[in-house]
Amino acid sequence: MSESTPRRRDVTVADVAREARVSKAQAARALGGYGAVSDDVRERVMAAAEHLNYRPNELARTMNTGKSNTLGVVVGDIENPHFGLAMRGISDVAKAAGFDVILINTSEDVAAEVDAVRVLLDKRVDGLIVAPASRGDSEHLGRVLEAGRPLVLFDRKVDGLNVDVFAPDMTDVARESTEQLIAVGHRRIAFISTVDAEGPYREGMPLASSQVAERLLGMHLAFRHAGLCLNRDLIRLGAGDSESIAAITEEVLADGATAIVASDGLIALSVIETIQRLGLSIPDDVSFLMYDDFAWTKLTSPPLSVIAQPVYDIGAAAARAVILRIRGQVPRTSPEELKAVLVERGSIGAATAGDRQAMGASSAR
Amino acid sequence: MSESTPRRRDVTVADVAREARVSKAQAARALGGYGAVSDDVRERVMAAAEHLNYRPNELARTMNTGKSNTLGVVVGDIENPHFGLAMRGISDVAKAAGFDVILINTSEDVAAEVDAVRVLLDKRVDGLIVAPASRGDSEHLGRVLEAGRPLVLFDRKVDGLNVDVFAPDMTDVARESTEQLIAVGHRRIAFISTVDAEGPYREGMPLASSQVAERLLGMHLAFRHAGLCLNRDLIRLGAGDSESIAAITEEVLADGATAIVASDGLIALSVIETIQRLGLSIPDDVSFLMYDDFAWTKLTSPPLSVIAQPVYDIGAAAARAVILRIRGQVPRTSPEELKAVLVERGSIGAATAGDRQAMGASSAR
DNA sequence: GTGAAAGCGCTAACAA
DNA sequence: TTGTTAGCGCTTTCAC
Repeated sequence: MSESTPRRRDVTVADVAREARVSKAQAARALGGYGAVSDDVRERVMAAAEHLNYRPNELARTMNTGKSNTLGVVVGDIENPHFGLAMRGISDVAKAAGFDVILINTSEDVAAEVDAVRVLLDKRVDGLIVAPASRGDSEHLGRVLEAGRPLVLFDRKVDGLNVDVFAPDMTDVARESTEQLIAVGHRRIAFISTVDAEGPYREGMPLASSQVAERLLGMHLAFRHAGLCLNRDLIRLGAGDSESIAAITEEVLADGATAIVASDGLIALSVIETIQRLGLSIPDDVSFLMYDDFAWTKLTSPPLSVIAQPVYDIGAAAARAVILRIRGQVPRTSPEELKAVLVERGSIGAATAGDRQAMGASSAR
Repeated sequence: MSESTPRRRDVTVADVAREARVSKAQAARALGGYGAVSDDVRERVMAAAEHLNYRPNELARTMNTGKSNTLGVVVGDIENPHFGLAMRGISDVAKAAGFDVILINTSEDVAAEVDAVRVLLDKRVDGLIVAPASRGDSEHLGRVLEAGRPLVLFDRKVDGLNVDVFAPDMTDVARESTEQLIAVGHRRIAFISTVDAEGPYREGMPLASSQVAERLLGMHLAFRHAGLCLNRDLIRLGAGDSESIAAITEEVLADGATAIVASDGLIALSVIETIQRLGLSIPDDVSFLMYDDFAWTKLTSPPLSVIAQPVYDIGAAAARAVILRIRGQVPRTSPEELKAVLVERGSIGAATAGDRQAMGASSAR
């Protein structure tokens, strides 16, 4: 079919119009499916378009209409299957509604996120779905709203921004799971997260991630409800590479932690490696709980207890909402469906008060 | 409810020019940094731009220049950390070279891939990096070339397309690892892959994934070199969901397989679950080897032996190449750096000839 | 229904 | 150096 149009300048409406012997305007109307066009003209135009292998220039189209039929997504870490799954939720909904989706990864870097939002806005996406890297930085997101483009957030909240957020509230599930740990005797529960913070942990300190803030709040509530006191030395933020995580793990164990909660999959990997390396056993010597339900958590011995979020649904809901907004409707936000749950699998056991408390000789500060 | 934002018309070069009391052309030159502009004019223009909060319309710019300063990436499964990591390689290189990156996920669906390529082309990306879903379908990729846009492939090859491909040759490493399995006594080695094929496996049959074809070729070579015959009943393609993978695993075990090779992480998960469920132990009862080196493979007991690819480097190399092509240079393809290696960790043991051999098998000398 | 012509916001010839 | 004038490919008045 393609022999007569080798490397020529792209075929334009004008070319099609000429071939169909109609005006440029009529050809454009037929091609774009928007004005009033007689059947006869439409047929001739379509035939000509087919014959010339015409492809509309979406850029020109977008320039005129301001609409690109495209959703922009910004996430911090596409390597994390968590976001991969959310992305599929978004894509599926978008595709069904006739939207394309383009994604930019920011490596959890705020500057990169600012850039990403700018790029997407520049490309005139019709709406933006963002998993914000920091709850504090909202200026660039505010600009999206100013530009009149719909924006929804997922996975995390941002302060002072009046937009829909699709993320389960983690307070309840954090509280429940902490209560369960307390119920089987744990009093010294460590929490390890990559989220950065200024200085050591204090209750209520500002945290970049709203999810982490909620998780900690839940822990506090559980302890308080049990009339106990959460030991803040065991809350360790700013964990970085696997070495620092390993070091932190050793420290909290030496510090008498009988249970460790890992804030994400990466943390979990290093924590478990360290526990194994120290010759300790889960859950006999130490109990373990992690956020996010990855497939591999079923493979270890014992299989790992996790806190699972409906990630696919979160993505799908976010996409549905932004599409509604694009269409000028207001989504009835029903985030009550998006609930995180504790999945008990076998890494939580009774606290072994005696043993390690004593042997924790190694590196207590 | 977001107070509907003022539909304020974007500020344009014309606005800036007026404010700076220069011609539109001069303002554009100063803003775009391209013509000859006096310091005085430049300053006034910049000040005006700042004052009016001018933001260039990249779409209009792209329409004129044909350049968007953007790389398009198409992958089949962003949920797979394999691609996530490659994506980071691409992003890092692109960012360093001043390119934006936008990604479209296809869920390994050829139709979606065709769409994705069209969308990206429509958005006038300067170059395309694709991990093709099928080695057979190349028409849409051919169109990229026809459109005069640089294209490079990674992870997999495509037939009849003259472009750079960044993927390690898997033949050697497949052969080596098979030889190792043979060396410790394995004769009945199963290979399980999601890749679809028509009917049961025959040597040399057309396969959608060039990687899988190479892996099988390597296995064949190893067997042949050892004077043995690979049992094609144990090569199982078209594995789908976890149930079908579990069923296949049971079948090959019943058929006397003493070692199982999983073609990707998803397969691996189900295979190991099944092995555990059957009460068999790795590597005592059955040896295990998988493609791709995920972090969790170190966590199981025993840790898993894997075939690792330099995924980040592959992505980075692909990005470098496409950027060179965009600049009109010809990348010196040196894919020799991109080598996959066998990482022995503990899931490969001597074949236990006795037990299960009894129930299955015949054939082969 | 149809067509001429005026944009969208920018870059690029071409003079001056 | 500057300004004028065309475009890029499409949509959109506004007459006929």
